[in-house]
Amino acid sequence: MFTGEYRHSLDAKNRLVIPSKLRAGLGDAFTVTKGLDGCLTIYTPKAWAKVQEQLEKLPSTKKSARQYIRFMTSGATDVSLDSMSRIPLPQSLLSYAGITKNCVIIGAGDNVEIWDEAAWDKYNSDTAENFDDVAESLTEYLV
Amino acid sequence: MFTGEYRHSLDAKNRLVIPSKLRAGLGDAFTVTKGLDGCLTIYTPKAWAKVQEQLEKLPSTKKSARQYIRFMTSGATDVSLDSMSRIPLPQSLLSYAGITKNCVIIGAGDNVEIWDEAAWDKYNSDTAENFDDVAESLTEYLV
DNA sequence: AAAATTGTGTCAGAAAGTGTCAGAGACGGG
DNA sequence: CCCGTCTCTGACACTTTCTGACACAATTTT
Repeated sequence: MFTGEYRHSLDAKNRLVIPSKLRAGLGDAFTVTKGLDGCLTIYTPKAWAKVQEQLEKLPSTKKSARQYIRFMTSGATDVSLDSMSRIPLPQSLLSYAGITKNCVIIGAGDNVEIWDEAAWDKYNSDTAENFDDVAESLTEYLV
Repeated sequence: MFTGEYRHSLDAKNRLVIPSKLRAGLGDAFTVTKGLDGCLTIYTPKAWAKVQEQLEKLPSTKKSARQYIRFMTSGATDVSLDSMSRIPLPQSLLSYAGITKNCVIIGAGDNVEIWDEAAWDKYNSDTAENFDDVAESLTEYLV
């Protein structure tokens, strides 16, 4: 399980160092895609296979299903760590997430997410503000 | 059951000594997360596994579920005691709890909490002032 | 074909993290 | 009440990790 919050920055060539504490779980090759809520999501090969499996089950006759499939797959990029434990991030993904320089990399359970620093701080404080409501709405799942 | 209140301080490298009286109960590896009311909560491996199980059940297509997962996992850090019975605390958790140097570690029943000293003193005196009311509001549960 | 751009690799210094030591203070036993 | 032990703190040294900078090859543009 991936945990923690790490603040790193892009270098001049749009490369991002993967935090050392996440490397063991991620391995040295994985897939980055557009994620929900304006972040980027890193999937391990295993987790990505699972996503693909799910996508195949969706009825492509349904409009929202096609949108979902295109969203998930069009942004997907296979990357691997270089000798300095960095990954290159394509411009399309950076624009999507609004990342220019400062990022936050967070462990999010079974995957890892990359956020623009400002976006994460905002998201986080929004969550903190109405955490009661958030928890409340999940009552049925949390027993 | 964890009890007591212990006043310790961070060293220059953001490490905190775990009070000797709590060590037996905590073991030498556990998980620290953001807790409620601005404190940090320490989970034993067993207790954390339970949380993890809950998180896995949440539907990640639901917005509030994602917020909850991100809050819990991004704030979680696995730590283990070093040879001096200290744990390192990451900056993100310290900022969340407003801890700069002086902390209070309290036994809170089945878990342990870490507070900024000033925050704890304030919380404590606020509670003391209207403890009658607090107790009153819990009548139905306390038999 | 030369110049500019992009992608990739390597290096060195700075910063953060980790480990160890010694001393001050608190605590308990005699 | 004194002494020895344990616990906590501050300091130092070492290692790992991250950042910024430079160098080179491949591709594109002029």
